[in-house]
Amino acid sequence: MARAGLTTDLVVAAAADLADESGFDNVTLSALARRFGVKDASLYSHVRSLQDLRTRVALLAGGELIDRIAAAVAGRAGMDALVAFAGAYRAYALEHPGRYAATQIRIDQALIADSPAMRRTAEITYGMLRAYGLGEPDLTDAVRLLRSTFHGYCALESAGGFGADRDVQASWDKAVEALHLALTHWPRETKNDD
Amino acid sequence: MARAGLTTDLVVAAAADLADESGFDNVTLSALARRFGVKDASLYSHVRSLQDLRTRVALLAGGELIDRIAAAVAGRAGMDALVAFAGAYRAYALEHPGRYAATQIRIDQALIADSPAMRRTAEITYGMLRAYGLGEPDLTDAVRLLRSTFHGYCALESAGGFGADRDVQASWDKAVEALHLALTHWPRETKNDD
DNA sequence: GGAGTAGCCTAATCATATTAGGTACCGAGG
DNA sequence: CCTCGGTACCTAATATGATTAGGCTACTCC
Repeated sequence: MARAGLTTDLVVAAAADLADESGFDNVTLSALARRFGVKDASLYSHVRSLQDLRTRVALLAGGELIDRIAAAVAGRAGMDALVAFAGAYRAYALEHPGRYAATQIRIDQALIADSPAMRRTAEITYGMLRAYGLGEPDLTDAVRLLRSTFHGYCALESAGGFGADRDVQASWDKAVEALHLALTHWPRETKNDD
Repeated sequence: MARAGLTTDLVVAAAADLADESGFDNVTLSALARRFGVKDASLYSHVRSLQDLRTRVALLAGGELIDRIAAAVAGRAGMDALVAFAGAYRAYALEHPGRYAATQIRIDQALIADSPAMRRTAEITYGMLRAYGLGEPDLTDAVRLLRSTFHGYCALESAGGFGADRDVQASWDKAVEALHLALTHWPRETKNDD
């Protein structure tokens, strides 16, 4: 019986593909084993547990996502950068629903902290906001607003939460524009705004 | 052996409580049966399936959420209403994480359509936005922006997604303020904005 | 070419969902 | 009071999936 030649990376990649095809919740060790023509138990040589597998997929997806965003944002600033950031974010979420869903799971904070993807994400996000001239704590508030809106929009959209006729892309563009506006006229901590 | 005296409503309510305590994903028929001191199979007299149970919890939570929001928004307008809406939304999400998580699941569109909660939610949301004087399609875009931000923020917050020191309530207040600002200076469809 | 290890397997256990069919308790009508 | 029907709950069985323990075998390296 020829071996499947599995490695941890292969298994995680296959799990990510499976997630995109069948939904992150349907990523099961059995399904994965079936896909490789292997027994369930064999996968335990490569991942510690289902939990471990999911965490690995989440980290993979997080890395891919920020790479896409970084590429899109490179060389841009201001609203240009914001639009590119938003576009790359949503495109990834729509192209890879399973991988994107993986990024939403609760992960051990320690694991996140030393993941390079996380650092990179913070760098790029704060870098993009530099053009708006915000200082702390407004900067953190703004980052939270952006993350929330992007994430919320993509989550609702891929859950079929937007029932109205209105074109979803058009609403997205408008939302990004509105966020740019909010960032431009940000209500600063110090009372003398503008 | 005394009967537990179950009904569908009791089972669903218990499932909602269980969700808040242990997480929506840990709502299992076995756990629920255990809580009632009953066998798993017995629950099938009251709910059709696990799927059915989850849908019922989702509808329950959706109804509770919009009731809270309606009460908070009543008699307010403009930014006042927006702040009240946002506050009630987030309070519910934080007080009832399991129920709130339930509202995020994919539900048969038909079921949603004729749920009174859904109609009520639309009414109240659009009503709240009336003060901003938006017309379609801006109104729909604005509703999508609000829903996305509120949902995204609560989802990230309860997933422990906000690592920075900055007070989470303060960021929320600022986000709501920023949204108010965006709504006030909304980039309208017609080109002559402002 | 022999030893070691990595990759895969069998077998077993446990939790959970779900179905089929049985039993017992409840209140209503005779 | 007693029986009758339905409802609430049960037992039993099947299936899927996670997980562990322990074994076999085919490459790899010396």
